Amino acid sequence: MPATARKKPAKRRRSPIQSRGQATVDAIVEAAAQILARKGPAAATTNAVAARAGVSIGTLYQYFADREALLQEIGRRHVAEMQAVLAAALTGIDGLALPAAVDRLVAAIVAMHRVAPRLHQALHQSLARDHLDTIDAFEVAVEAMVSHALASRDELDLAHPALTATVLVRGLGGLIRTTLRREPERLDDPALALAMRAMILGTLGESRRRT
Amino acid sequence: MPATARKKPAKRRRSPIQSRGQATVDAIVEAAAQILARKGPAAATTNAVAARAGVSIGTLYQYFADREALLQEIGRRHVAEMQAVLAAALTGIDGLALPAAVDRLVAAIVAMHRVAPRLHQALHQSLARDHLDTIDAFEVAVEAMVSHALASRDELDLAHPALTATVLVRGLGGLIRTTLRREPERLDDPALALAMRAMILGTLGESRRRT
DNA sequence: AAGGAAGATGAGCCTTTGCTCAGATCCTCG
DNA sequence: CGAGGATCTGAGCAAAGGCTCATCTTCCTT
Repeated sequence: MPATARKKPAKRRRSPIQSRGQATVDAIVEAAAQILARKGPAAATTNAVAARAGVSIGTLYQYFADREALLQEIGRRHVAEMQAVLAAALTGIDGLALPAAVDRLVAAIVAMHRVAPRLHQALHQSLARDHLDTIDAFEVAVEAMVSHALASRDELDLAHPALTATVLVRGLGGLIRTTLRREPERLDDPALALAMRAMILGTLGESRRRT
Repeated sequence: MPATARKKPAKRRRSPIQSRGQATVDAIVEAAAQILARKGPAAATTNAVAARAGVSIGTLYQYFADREALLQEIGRRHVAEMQAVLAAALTGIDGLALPAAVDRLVAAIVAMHRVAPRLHQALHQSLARDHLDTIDAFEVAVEAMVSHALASRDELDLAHPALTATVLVRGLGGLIRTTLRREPERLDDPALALAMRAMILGTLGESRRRT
């Protein structure tokens, strides 16, 4: 053992201290995200990522304990971005009347899923079961947010706001994800937006306390 | 080269002729499906599958050109089973009044997704992009079926039956898949069934020709 | 019952890929 | 300027997994 006793690097990750290091980390994460989105999880080998990022594999492993850790970091950043987009698309929605608010909601959810659909899908495919938590947590948060928004509108008079929120968020999410995978261009179709609007309004109407 | 000139085995798959061979193929497919469902795509190595099926790897490769071909076969069988379950759960639905028909539809879609959810998910993860066609085709067929069913009910007076069918099928599918992954036990919750019912009825109501 | 086709075997080749390590290079700061 | 930490390098190890092939066994046919 050397004189300078290293503390056991339980996670052998070094946090970048100089700005150069930070740039390297960013380059690695970005390269990985690109490969993941364009060629899928299988193509995102550590060597390929390092090559694309323009660094050596050794450097990659200086900052990430293993491949999984890298994927997790990508997941974290991706969720943060989705969150930001969603929040931006929803600002001021409380002040709007119901129809306008619904339109805004539709646009927001679509925008959120548009952030990086291929990457989103690739992450779902490649993250080990135990590490989907980051993404799951975000989805739960979205449901909670919508639930709260629904509950605060007395006009809706919902019997079970949380349940309705769950149905709407998961339903719309699935609809958008499926469409994005099979007919991506269709997401621009105004008719689809109208149909989603109808689904939301209809569901809300049918979920009132006294039908 | 031997005297008996082999025709080039472009796809080196041998179709079983004796019943023994058929049994072997079934054992292999079943073993693979089990591993896929229980431990995920990564664990479904060809060697592991052969071991679980109780045959040697050589035998596996006698019937399947490569790993992908095996996965495709599993996909084919799985889709066939879902189709059968769905058809069974929908028999006689045309004769029912709307509310009852909707309940039946909800039950049918849930039943269909229950067939082998883990396997379903694993297939989506492991099938190469080019080979999701089998699954996609089935989903398209389901949408067409529902679309037709909706259009044939004059009482609904839908403006765009196909569009409404798409929204409903993809929406419900996403809802069920998400729930199955995150809170599987909740699929038995009657409240959720009611919420789905509300979503369907509401969406139908809001999608009429003249609102 | 004999020949040949169908079926089965499994050691091991070969490629891929995650990851390590011994050192080279770059920065910062006294 | 020079020491020492931060950063980077890349050949290559070891494990894993897809797949082949030479050979053996079982079954059908006549």
